[in-house]
Amino acid sequence: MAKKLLIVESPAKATTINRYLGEDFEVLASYGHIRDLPSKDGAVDPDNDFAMRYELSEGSKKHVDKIVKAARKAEAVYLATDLDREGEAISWHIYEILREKGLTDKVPYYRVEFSEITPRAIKAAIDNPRKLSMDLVNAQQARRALDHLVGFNLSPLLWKKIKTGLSAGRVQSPALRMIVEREREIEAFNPREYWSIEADLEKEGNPFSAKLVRLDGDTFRQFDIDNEKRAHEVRQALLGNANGKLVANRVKRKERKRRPAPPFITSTLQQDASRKLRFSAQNTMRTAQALYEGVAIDGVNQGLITYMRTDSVALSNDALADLRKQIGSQFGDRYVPKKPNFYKTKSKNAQEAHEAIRPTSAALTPDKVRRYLDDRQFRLYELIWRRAMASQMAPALLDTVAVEFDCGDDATFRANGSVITFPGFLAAYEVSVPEGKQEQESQLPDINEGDRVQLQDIRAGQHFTEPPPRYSEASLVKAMEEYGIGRPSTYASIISTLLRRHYAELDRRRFVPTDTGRVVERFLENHFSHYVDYEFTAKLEDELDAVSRGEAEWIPLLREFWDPFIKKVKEKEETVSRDEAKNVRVLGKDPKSGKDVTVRLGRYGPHAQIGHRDDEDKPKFAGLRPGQKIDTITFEDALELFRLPRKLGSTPEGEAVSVNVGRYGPYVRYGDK
DNA sequence: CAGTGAGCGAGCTTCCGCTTGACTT
Repeated sequence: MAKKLLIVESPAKATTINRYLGEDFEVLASYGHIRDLPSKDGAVDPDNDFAMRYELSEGSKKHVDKIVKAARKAEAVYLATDLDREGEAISWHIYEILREKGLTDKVPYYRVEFSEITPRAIKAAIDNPRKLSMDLVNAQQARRALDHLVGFNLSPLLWKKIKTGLSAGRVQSPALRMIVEREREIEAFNPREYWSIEADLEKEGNPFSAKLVRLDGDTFRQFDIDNEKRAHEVRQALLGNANGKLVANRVKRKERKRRPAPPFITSTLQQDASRKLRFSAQNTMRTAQALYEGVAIDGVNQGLITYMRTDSVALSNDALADLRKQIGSQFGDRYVPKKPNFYKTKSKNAQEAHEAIRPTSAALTPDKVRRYLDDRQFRLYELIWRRAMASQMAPALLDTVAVEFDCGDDATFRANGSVITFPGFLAAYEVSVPEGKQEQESQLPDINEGDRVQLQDIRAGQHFTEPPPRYSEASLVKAMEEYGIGRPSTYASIISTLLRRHYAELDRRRFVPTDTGRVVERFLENHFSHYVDYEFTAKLEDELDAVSRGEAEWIPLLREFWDPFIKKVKEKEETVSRDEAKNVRVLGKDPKSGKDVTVRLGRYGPHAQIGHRDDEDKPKFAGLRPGQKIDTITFEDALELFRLPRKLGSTPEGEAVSVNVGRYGPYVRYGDK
């Protein structure tokens, strides 16, 4: 009996949908893209209208074979890949392969789309099929071709001018740039001194503190006191004015609402898992994948979360009802808002092919599934479950109070406090404090206008402004998402590319650019600024959108990019010397030989050099020590490197003994050992 | 481990975005 064939991208999704559709359907997975450009030059031919030579992807053959076989006997074929640009292209590739085999004439082909996996949504999709959108497919092809052309023309230029094996690309290069630019900011940063003044107060045995907010009749600003002497004077004057007591002159009370955050998408999940669980982006994705694919619960395999690679904060109506029901029964009706909370997707270039990340069933509380999960899975599931629950709960209510204490006529202290009167969503989910900010609102004793409080002391605290922090995996993903660089499925792999190329290293979970990374970044920024610009992807996305709406053609779009791009590549190949590309720094003249002392990036890493390779004598070399950087090493430190190798003496047999520093640290050698 | 860095120059490297692989014994 002939069946209808329905094709999706993910096998876990195929299993679920198969259950919903029953006997009439066979549901197969493509396992993502099935054809791609090979990793070779010439896969895109700019001289022939950017003709693209696709090849079956490694490992796709068995999946394609299965699809072909099923298509031969199917009575209809439904292409149900994701509803975004990439998904449309996958459907088209499947169609093309089946067309080449002569399988598209006999039975109808339908393109169907749904953004939530529920029986209702899938049935509705099947009842309302559409045609393949070649405009959307062509937008994808333009994206694909451009990425290939950028990567496979810039990378070889780097091999020629800097070092073999390096890489550049539309996405990895701006990401590298963020890391390098941040490091430069940190190096250029001059800390500024400032002082804070705080009063330690007490009311009926309850201590609290208040900050100085007004001094000399004016708002007290961060840098108003910038030295110890002045801080001391101010403190003495205030102590004198107060005389051991302060009076609460003004008390302002306010009720504040605090709203929950939207449910997770890929980027926010990676950020929160990094902050709260200290998971790497890769670890988070691997663990989420396991939760998505499901675990055996009482003998039945069950997916625990929805799809984890998504850029949409939207929840299906079924999910909203499910969460609200669970919130009501677990926390009580007060915690269920009158209407569901709605969130807007704010990330640039979002394609919203999937729902937000949420538990497939809110009733599966973390406690209930704990014994089926390993520790990492449990902690990630709990995070996802709590965040999704919280996103549909009522706001938290806080009573805030601000009390001002005048100290003499010209100065004022202020104490802030807040009390949670109704926890709302906080009952399910703790909000983490963003980087660099400190939460300092605490509880205050009950204070009313006119109350006198004891002054214990006034403290002057010295502070220095701090440079911006280096990027963590979490903050880098956040920044990439803000610029629209990279996609949910690639954030984690971009990070591993930067590490694999040794463009950056992780030091205490923060990215530090290497010399290689800095040299590559500088080369690209100096000579290809347009293509590594943060705005490049954003502009490209606008143009691709126009293509997908049928308002622009993809080939002219590529032509407009390609002609100036390849011209620039050719030009730079001629005009930029290797020395310039490698960022050779001349530090000074060697006092002994009078030759130039330089630092540069060599084949085996950064090194210092006396003399030039065109000199009659071979130049002398010395590798930089760990921690020394091409951009920052001083002349003196570089000369110091040449004090080794040093002869210590000779062995009784007359062999020379010397000491040197090699790749693996200092060592002593004698003779040829 | 190996303690280099020129020169000769073959053959190699490289993009982004979708999705999970698992042979035998």
